[in-house]
Amino acid sequence: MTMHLDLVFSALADPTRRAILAMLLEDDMAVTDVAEPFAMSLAAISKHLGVLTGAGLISQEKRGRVKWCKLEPDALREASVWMQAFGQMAALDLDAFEAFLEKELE
Amino acid sequence: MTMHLDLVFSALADPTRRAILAMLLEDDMAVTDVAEPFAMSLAAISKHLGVLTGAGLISQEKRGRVKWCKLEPDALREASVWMQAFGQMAALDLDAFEAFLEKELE
DNA sequence: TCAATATTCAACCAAATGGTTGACGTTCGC
DNA sequence: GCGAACGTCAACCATTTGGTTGAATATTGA
Repeated sequence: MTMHLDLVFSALADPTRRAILAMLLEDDMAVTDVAEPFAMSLAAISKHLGVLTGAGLISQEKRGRVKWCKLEPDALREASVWMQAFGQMAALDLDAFEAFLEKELE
Repeated sequence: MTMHLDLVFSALADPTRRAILAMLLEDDMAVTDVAEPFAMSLAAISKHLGVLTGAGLISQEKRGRVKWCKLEPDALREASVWMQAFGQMAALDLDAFEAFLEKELE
């Protein structure tokens, strides 16, 4: 029963992956360009991008020999709802939160 | 450079730990009572509680032979700011977000 | 056609994670 | 004081994670 929320939070738990997301906030990027600022192999970055894709946080589209990476911020919405409830930030919709929790326990 | 954000997100990545937080939303609880609904050993739950404490998401106070666990929702605030920016939910304070990103990269 | 570019794959490795069990130290109630 | 309840510790185990390197697969440009 490996939830989507598991995937999103564990994807966000790595600083390299959060940095990649921050880069993609500016614009879509090719894998090679994503890797450029990091002191690690292209293969390692490719794996990180796989994790982000698996969590739905980015999408990848191959055009020619270049694979473009694009931020998918909608994937954060579910996780954001969860966190907001606990953080008591902004207006807390308890009904929505309880419905969410029940869905998670299914 | 293991950030606080790393600890919070990786703590949230486990469904058992999220369930524990949900239980603690209702009220403070003793370790034994936290463990009761789960099909795993007390020692395993004790470790999960250690992870949550390490991330600052709960606090534990020993009174007599009972150790009470208490939700600390403030720890989610930082992570919530991060997520809100990406999720474009509610009002997005870009200045605060950029300041946050810069701090993370230090 | 051929070499260079872009990306992944496969095998490997060390360290971290999530669980177990059994022994241990405290604290409580009788 | 003694047994039971509360919780952690230590050792162990299997799996996952985050990285490496080297070979393999497209695709492009000249």
